[in-house]
Amino acid sequence: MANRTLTGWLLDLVARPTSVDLVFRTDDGTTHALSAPFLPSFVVAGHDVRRETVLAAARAWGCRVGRGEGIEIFSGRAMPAWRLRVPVSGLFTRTVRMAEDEFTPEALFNADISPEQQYAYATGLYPLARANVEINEDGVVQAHEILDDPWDVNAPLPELTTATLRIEGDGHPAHGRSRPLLLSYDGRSYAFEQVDGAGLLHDLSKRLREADPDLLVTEYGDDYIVPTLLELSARCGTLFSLDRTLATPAGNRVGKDPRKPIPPRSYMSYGKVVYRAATHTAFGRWHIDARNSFLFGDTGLPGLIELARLSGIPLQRLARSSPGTAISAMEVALAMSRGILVPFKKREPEDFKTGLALVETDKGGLTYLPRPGVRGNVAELDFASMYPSLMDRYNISPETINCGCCDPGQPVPGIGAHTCTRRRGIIPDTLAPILEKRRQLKARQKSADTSEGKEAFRKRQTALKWLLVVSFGFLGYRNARFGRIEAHEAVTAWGREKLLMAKEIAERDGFSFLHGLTDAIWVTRTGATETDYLALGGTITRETGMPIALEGVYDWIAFLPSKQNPAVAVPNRFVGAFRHGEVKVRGIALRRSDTPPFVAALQKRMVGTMGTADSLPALRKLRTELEAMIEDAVRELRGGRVPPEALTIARRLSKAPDQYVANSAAAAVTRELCGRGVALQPGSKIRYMLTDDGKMRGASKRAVRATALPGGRSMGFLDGSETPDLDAYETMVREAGAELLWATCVRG
DNA sequence: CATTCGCGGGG
DNA sequence: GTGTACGCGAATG
Repeated sequence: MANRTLTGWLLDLVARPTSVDLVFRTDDGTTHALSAPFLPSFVVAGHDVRRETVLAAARAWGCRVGRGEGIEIFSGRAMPAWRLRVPVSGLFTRTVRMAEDEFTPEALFNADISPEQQYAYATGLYPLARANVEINEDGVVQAHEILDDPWDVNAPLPELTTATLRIEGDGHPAHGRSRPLLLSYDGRSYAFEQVDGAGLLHDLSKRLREADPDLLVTEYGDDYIVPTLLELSARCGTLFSLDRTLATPAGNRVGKDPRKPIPPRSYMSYGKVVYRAATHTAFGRWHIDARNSFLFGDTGLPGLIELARLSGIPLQRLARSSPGTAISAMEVALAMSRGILVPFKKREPEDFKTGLALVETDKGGLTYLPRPGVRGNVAELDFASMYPSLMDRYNISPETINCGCCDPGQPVPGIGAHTCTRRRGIIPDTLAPILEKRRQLKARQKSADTSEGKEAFRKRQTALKWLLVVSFGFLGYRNARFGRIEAHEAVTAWGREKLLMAKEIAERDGFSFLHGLTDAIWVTRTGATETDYLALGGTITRETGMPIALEGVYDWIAFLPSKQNPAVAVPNRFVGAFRHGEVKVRGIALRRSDTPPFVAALQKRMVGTMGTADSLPALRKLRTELEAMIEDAVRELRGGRVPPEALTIARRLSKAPDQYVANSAAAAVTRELCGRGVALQPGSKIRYMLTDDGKMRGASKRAVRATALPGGRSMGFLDGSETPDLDAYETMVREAGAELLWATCVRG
């Protein structure tokens, strides 16, 4: 049998001992299991690394050695380098660890990049790439040709089928009583009762084969459904697998997923603790746990595909990673394509700084304190993607900040640092095409003629937005691969400079500056029209070189007072009505995820009513109407007409159950759930209701009861006899109402 | 009053 | 295989 060529898309890559398995979808809709010989490698480099040592070590570890050069990122200069290719993929991590001891971590490069990504970067065969692949009679790839470009906004994608698997009802299945399993596809649903183990597995497997989805989306699949099914399978001896039967030249076979589950863990991300359940991936199809995937929840399949294509990270792993992993992978890929050696472990110490310099540079974004009060005819102007745009425009990167080659270079305002004017940095060169592609996707989102089309473009541009957002925080993290605190500080220094310039330009042109926050300003001028504000935006864009856009003109905006000190406002607490009635709110109860839905709903109704006021006098006239809305809500609550699920409070635990010091409601609920055998980790989410059964017993402390996650109709362990603490809820309702009512009774 | 704890952000 | 920093506000003790 001769070689043949397949045309289609690469759906997945999975490392095997001496190869990478490729899951490939041809244009006729068949999914093939192909294989490409591949061994991962890493680099040992440095002027003081001795050739004999490398050769001896490589011999001892069974590695093939290639001699070459690599570019040291900070100096930009070439240095002697040796590539060590491990004999078996599975030995990669272990060999790197031995090399760390032998050569020091500083001498290792490109050493923590997964075999799948190494293959993708070496071949251009990224996940979801469209390609021709030439295979021999054993399905081994002989040659390939990439047919598209990940930066192409219009690149064609395969038709993909989806099925969903979840437990009936809402909420974490472990936080309540047992409920049936539901498999849905092609608009139909099938329920499976969890009584007869073998029968359940048999029926479910049959339906899954019939559905044969490319993508299986579960809710709590990683954390609950799949491990429960696997335990059941082990107990009753009936095989169960999420894996798929694929076409191979030798006949169809079920590919077994060689990936081991990554154990569960809790970690800090963006100031909060996140819990990641153990991963259960599939071979031949994708399994995504919607509840264990930040990116899927926010950007869906289109967003995941967008990022998989750009970063080279296989889709199932990407689904379980943060945007930081994706942007880091893109930086790594760009560095490698330029021959730059990627540092193995972070080790750049921060430059020495005096105490004074630290105070001056460590300021972050510029924040003003608006005067509390209500103002009419106010414009908000926002710099677009300010921090990533600054990194791009001023070439801010770990290797370009305070470079040794430029004197003076491009000075950074106010912090005595400079950036390189000769060599573009890895970070700005990673960000520039993302900024450009996001602009294109946003334009397509606007011009798309169907709501489905708009939604797909929205999800894709949102995925890119996340890359841009985290790219900044990433710079400031001292252990990030391309992080350097001086670069982070240069970004905020430029940000303060630009915001200050915007303020001064506005004031020069006769506007009053009311408020400024990192990348946004609020200004007003008596009698100014939208045209005047647009002109101001044009002037600021021209004079700062940074695009600023008119977010909108508020008919009125209330800067709300601090509850701790009513004489001052809080930078990010306001309510404002744009022309056409749309209301923008920040910092009030309805924006918080731990506000009971009933309380948030009252604020939403009030805000909707306030949006009908197109002037300050009109707003003040609404006062009695708004007061009546609050009283209605209290009556509804007191009348027992509020369903309990509307009174639940959601929280994310920041620590392990036994670490709680204060006896907070959340701590009490945590104890209750642990007592019921629910495993809670830092980052686990809980939901509870304030009840009055404590009061019956005369206890002074507030009583609470756990409910199911994440709300909705299922009430977990509640049996219906519990009654909400109406006093506590009435207080919350009145305070939430008063927060907004304030805007109708003050003057600017 | 001090301390503990969790949220927001972007759109 | 992640990734800022920090202020606000509610509740506890």
